[in-house]
Amino acid sequence: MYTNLVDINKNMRFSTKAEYGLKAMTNLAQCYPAQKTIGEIASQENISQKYLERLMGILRNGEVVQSSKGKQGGYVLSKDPKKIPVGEIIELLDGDIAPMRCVGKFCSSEHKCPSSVVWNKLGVQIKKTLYGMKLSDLIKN
Amino acid sequence: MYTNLVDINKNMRFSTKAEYGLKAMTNLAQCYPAQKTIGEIASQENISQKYLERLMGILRNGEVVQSSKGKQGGYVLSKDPKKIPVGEIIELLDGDIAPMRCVGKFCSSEHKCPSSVVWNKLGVQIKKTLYGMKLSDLIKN
DNA sequence: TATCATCATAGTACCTTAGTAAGAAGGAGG
DNA sequence: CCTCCTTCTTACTAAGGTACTATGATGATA
Repeated sequence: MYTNLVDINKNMRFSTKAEYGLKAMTNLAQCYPAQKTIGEIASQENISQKYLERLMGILRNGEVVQSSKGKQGGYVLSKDPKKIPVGEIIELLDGDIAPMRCVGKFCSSEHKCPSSVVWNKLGVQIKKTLYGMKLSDLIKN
Repeated sequence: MYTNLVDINKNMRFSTKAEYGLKAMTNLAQCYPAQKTIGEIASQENISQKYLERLMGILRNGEVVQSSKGKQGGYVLSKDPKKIPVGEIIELLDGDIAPMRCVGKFCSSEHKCPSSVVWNKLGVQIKKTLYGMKLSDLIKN
């Protein structure tokens, strides 16, 4: 009864973009400041190379990695892993973190619905958690 | 450049199920312990009545509301709003809160990927926040 | 100029969301 | 008993997003 509506939930999850991107970034962090090709990262992290190419493009636009083309090309982190917050990577790939749209006539700035309190409080908590963690916190050694 | 992949983000959001359900629950909390019909709630909160019927069914199965059929029928909260955590309502409607699937060979229990630290830490934070808020915290007076 | 890497667009199958449509089930009042 | 009025349930649908694949352009190095 009604279970089909809830059985497989995909809400309040990050996409594989965030997952793959974070894996690629931690992989690069482990060899920082050396560079690596997408092919190497993809096979080590078991990610589709073609898909990862697109994700790395986003991260490059976001200036957390730098690329060089051609033979001997590849990717490097553009900063020390200690200075790259996990939240920055995730927001680049998954967009702004906001747990509810909260638009429309019952959630405008004039008339706040009671539940908007929940979404605002939660949004702050999530960002605090994700920006408090740095890439360097995710690698061993 | 790649922007179409990120422009409109729907990840890390709750669905309208959670939004509507929470609105309906706060609406019921405001008249607790009196009852109300779905029709009243739907028009006051500007939600499709037919859709809300389904959502209320889920909440009834989750035993946060009680219903009575027939003429003079309607819905009541099954507990005092002080005793109903916001997280319970949201998990009933949106399913278990877990920010990443983390399955597959790189995220099994034997071989934890570095980024699983992020998802676990975040999941704990989100639950703590949502279960710390009660329905009674969302209503004025 | 051949090779090897990044960079970019287009297209696809599958799935979820957010509903609508149609009606069955059941209690209250006449 | 009958008819309202409510809840309850299943089935269906359009729109849109995810997670890719396919195909190739661009550009640096040897």
